[in-house]
Amino acid sequence: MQKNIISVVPLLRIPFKREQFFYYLSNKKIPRGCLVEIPFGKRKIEGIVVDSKDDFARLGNIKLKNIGKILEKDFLTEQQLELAQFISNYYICPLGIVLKNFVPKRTKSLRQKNISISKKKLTTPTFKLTTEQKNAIAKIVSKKSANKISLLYGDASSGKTQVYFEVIKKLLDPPTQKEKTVAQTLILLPELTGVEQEIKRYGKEFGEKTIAILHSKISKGQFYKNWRNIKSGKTKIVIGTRQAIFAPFKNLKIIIIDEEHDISHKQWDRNPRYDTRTIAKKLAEIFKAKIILGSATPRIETYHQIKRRKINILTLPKIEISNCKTENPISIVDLRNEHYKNWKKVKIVSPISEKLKSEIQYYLKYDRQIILFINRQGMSKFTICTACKEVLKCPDCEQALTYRKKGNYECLHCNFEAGDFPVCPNCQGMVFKNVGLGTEKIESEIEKLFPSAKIARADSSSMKSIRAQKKLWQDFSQKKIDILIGTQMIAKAWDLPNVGLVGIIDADSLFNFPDFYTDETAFALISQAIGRVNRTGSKFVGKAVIQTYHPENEIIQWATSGNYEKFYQHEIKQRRALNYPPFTHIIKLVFQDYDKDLVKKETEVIYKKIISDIKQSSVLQVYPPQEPLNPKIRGRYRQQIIIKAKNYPKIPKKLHAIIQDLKPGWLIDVDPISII
DNA sequence: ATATCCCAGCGT
DNA sequence: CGCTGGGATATT
Repeated sequence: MQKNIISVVPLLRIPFKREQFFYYLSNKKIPRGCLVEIPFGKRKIEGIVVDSKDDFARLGNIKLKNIGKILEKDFLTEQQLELAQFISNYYICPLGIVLKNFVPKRTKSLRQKNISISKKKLTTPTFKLTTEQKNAIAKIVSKKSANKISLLYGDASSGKTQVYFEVIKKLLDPPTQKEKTVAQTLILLPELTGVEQEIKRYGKEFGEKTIAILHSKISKGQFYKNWRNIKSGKTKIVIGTRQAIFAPFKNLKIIIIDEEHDISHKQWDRNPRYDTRTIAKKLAEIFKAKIILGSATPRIETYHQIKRRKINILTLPKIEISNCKTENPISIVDLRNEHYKNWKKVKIVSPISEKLKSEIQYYLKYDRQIILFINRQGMSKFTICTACKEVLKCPDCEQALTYRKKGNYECLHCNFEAGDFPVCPNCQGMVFKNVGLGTEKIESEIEKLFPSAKIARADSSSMKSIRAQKKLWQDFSQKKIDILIGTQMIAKAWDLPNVGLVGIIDADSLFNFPDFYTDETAFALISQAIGRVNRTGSKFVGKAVIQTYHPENEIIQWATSGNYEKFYQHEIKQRRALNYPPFTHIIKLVFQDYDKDLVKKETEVIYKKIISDIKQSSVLQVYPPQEPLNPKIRGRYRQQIIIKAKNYPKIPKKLHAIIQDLKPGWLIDVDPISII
C-alpha cells in the first residue's frame, strides 16, 4: 500500500535550531491543520499536521513511526497556521509553543445547552451622528483606504463606539452576494475590565447570539464553544483580550484595536511575547481585512506612521464641556506650596492637599462620584529601619517590601510575607518608618477626612477575580460608592459614568522609571484620568486635580492642556536622538538563574559571541550585559542584553543563529515594553 | 513534557 | 564499586 509521510509539529518546545516538525507514517494523506496524537519518545503527545507527502527516500534511514490517532480533523485553519508561522519567526519562539496558544482546551461534553434563543427584538437606538463621525465612517469604508490602517483619534466620550457600530454595519451587513459566509469582526480590548460593558453595548446593537467572547476568565467549556462558533461562522463579532487574535476566523473583515496605546496588547510575561498590534497587521494581510485603531493618546510609533501617511487619522472632537468658561476644570496643585503653607502648623503634611480636600468636599455635597489615583499598592512605597536607614527587602526578589494595612509586610513580586514584627537584617533594630504612599494609605487618610463617605479600593490584589471587578463596577454605577481609590487599573478601559472629580495623588511617581516608554505612558495615564470627568450628557462640571512637586514638568503640562502634538514633537526628537522605537526595534535578551555567578558568566559569553560575530553600526547596536531594575525575582538573578536593530526582522544570519541557540533560562523579548 | 543518559559527588 | 540527583539532551 502507498505510504504517506506526515509532518507534525508537536505542541511543545523543540530547540529552535532544529527542524520544528517530525515525520510520521500514515496510509492516507492527512490535511494541514489536523490535531493528531503522535508517539514521541516513549509517550503520546498532541501535534498539528503541517504537511502530507508521498513516501520519499530519506537520509540516514530514520525509522519512522506510525502516526497515532486523529483527534480533530480540520482543526486549525490555513490562516491560523500562517499566522502562527509568522509569530514564530518574528518573536523567535518555537512553533510548537506558538501553536499551543491556538489550540483551545477541548471539552468532551459538547452539551449544546440551548441558551434561550429568545429572539429579543433589537432595540436599535438611533444615534444622531456628528459630522466628524459621519466623515470618519465614510473614510474608513471607502475603497480608497482599503488596505490602510485607520486611527480613530478621540477619547471615551467622543463617540468612537458609534463609529465602530456603523462601520461594522456598512461592511458586514448585508453580505455581498459573492460571499456566502458571514463576514466577521474582531474587537480587541486591552483589559478584562472593559469586556463586560462592551458585550452589553454590542449585544444591544447586533444581538447577543452573534457575539462571542474570548478571554482567559471564561470557563474552558464556554471558551471552546465560542471558539467553535467562530469557526463555523455562527459568530459575527468576537470581543476579547489579546488571545482572541488566535481564534479560527472564517472570514475576518475588520479588526478593531481599542485603546491601542495600552501596553496590555503585548504579552510580556511568557512565550510567545507577541504584540497584537504587530500580528494584527499580518492577520489583516492574510484576510484582506481592515484595521481600526482607537485612542485619545496614540503610541508614538502609531503617530509616526500617521506623519508618514501610512495610517489614516480620523479625529473625533471632544464633546464640548458645557458652560464652563469661568474656571479651568483642571488644576495642578504644587505640593511644595502645601508644605510651605503648613510647615509651622503640622509636622506631617497630608497626602491630600487643601485644594483636593475642598474639591472632594464639594463633589460629595453634590452627590457626584470621585476617583483617586495612586500608582502604588499597599500602605507605603518602602519601609526603613529608623536606626540604620536600611530598607526592608524581600529575600527572594531584593525588592522593597510593602507595609500592609493588615500590619504585615509583603513583597509585590512574589508571595513572600514578613511577620508583623520584623527585625532589621542590618542592625537588629525593631522600629521602622513607612515612606511614600500606597492605595491603602490613601484609603485610611480619606476615611479619616471623610468618615461618612462610602469608600472603595481597587488595585490588582483586591481585583484578582472577574467577580470582584464586575461587582465593583456595578456598585459604582449604582452609586454605592462615593470615593474610589485605585491604581492604574481604574484609569484604564473603565467607562465610569457620573464621575465628578478625578484626583492624581502623586503625578511624579509616574516618571520615576528611567525607561524609554515612561513619558509616553505617563502622558497617556494623566490624559485618561482627566478624560474620566466631563462625560457626555453630564450637567455638572467635572474637575481634575493633579498633585505634583514639579508643576513645571512639560509632560504634565501637555497632558493637562490636551496638547498631544507638542508632546509628540518632543518625544519623537528624543527617540530619534537615542535610536529608540520607532526608529529601531529592540530585542531584549534576559538570562535568569539561581546562581548569580553563572548569570554573569553566561551573559558575558553570549555578549562576546555576538560582538565578535557581527559588526556594530547605527543599524545594529548591542549593549553589554546589565542588571535590570529588578535584578532578582523569586530567587533568580537576572542580567540582560539590549539590542537595537533598525531593520528588524531583518538581522544578520549570525545574530539570528546565536539567539536561536540560546539555552533554556534565556528569555527573548522582541519589541519589549520596558528595557529596565 | 518527560525519559534517559551522563557524570559528579558521595558512601560503602 | 555502585547509588543518587541534577543537568543536559533527544524525541521522527
